[in-house]
Amino acid sequence: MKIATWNVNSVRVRLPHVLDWLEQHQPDVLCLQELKCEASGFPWEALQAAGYHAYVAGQKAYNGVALLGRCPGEDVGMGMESFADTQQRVIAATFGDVRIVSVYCPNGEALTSAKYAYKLAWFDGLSDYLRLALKRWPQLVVAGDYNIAPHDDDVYDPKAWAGEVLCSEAERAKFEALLDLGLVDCFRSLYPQQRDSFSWWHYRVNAFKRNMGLRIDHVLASDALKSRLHECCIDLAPRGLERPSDHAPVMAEFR
DNA sequence: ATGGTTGATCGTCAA
Repeated sequence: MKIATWNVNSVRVRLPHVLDWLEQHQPDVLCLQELKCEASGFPWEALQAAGYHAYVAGQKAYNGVALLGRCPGEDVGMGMESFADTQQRVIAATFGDVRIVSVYCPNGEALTSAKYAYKLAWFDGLSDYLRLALKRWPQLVVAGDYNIAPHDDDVYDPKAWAGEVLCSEAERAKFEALLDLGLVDCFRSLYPQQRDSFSWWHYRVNAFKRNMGLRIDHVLASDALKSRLHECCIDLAPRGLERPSDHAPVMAEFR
């Protein structure tokens, strides 16, 4: 079972990239983030024609998450009971024997911002949500844009980014707290020494060409799925296309 | 210190 995640930064602008990528890689489930449209503006027909069932939590202009499945998803849930939120950042569904959650975690903007306090509180809500989800669905995958680089090895210039948003100790502690629930970072568990592998690069200053990136998009799998984890890779190709998302897709395969 | 890039929307906000 191939499960992928991709922050597309507008699903309508990126639709051609998404369709090409689905055809090339044939994931069983693709988690999308930053749709930047309401459900009424979502490209339902094109994705259905590509062979995917879509489940969408959208809103006007900002945020928005979706799940695309080769097979229908069941028990679809939007948002988190543990955290009242006007922003659409979470959607979950069961595909076969695996519960899959697509998450778009808050960016935080800067440590002094009110959005940073919201981010930290939001992660506490996510922990509570996932603790309950793991009890109900031991085979759980949580994939998305976490807006956290868990370790200095996930940052192109750790000294420059030290203490900055996406890399601060408080944010990293929130990420660790997720792992402590019984989740594993698929990429890092397979490649514990890997450096210079990133999933996001700024649009500015030719950051992608210079590989000035951060690894902030992650596929987390529950301990019950860990033994089935076979591969996890970041596909750099879409980031090099014309008019790309600023994020690359990350895909994990379970057998 | 400033500005640089993109998307939604149409003067800014968000990333």
